[in-house]
Amino acid sequence: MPQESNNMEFLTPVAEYFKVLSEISRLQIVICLKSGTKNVSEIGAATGLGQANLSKHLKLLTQAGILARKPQGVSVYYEVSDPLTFELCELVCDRIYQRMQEQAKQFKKMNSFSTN
Amino acid sequence: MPQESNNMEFLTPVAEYFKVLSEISRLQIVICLKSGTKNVSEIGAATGLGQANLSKHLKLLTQAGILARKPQGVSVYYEVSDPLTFELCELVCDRIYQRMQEQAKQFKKMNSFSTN
DNA sequence: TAGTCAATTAACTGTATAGCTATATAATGT
DNA sequence: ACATTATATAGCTATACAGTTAATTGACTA
Repeated sequence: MPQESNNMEFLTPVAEYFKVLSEISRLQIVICLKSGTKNVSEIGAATGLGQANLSKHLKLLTQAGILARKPQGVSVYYEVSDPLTFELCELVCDRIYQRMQEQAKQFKKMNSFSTN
Repeated sequence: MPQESNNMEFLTPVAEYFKVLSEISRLQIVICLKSGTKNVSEIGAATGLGQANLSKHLKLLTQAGILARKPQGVSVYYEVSDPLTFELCELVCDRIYQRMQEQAKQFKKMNSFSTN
């Protein structure tokens, strides 16, 4: 058993929040809900995720407060209830793009085969 | 073997970035570097993390572009190279705090023992 | 060059979890 | 009540990885 970790338990919910956003499948779900509310079948069709697996991810996202669950008759609709999610993703995407550009520039500079 | 996932490979770096921030130990490291550059021993003392474990986390954080590694003589100094990290953590913390307050309010409203 | 201290890496174990199949629950129609 | 369709859950396997101990590398010094 690991023992580590001290008086830092206030970090737990923060880490958990990031963890929910750290899976491609869940990011896919969030993205496919950007255009609006969808039920589980629609999300499944849009993402290609298996039914049971999808259900688990939806539960996690809902528990994290990222999605809202709205049963409606026989089906269940989900929507992104936390705009912060998009904001976070955008910030990270921008940063990644920025880094890739820097790397490209660096590569060009280092490239001995370049004709410049 | 799972097969899932489609044309969504552009999400991989985003998920990876969030994953790096999804561990308490790594958040601890980031926080303890908020006050400035520290070497590995100092970070170890501040966080209580084991030496080898710490080293692995530092490597991950550096590879993610969150920390910068500065060897200096016999020891190696690290610093947060990406201010976005703090920004993300603050956003998430604020949101969590907000939710906890809402829950508390909700609890008070539901509480039959309340004297109000 | 041998010795020492700092940091990294290798190898291992235990735990968490993504995705799977099969089953159960829930809402609606016959 | 029974069948049907939509979600959710249980149970399983394989993989990823945090934390551990032990060995290794690297920089400096006597």
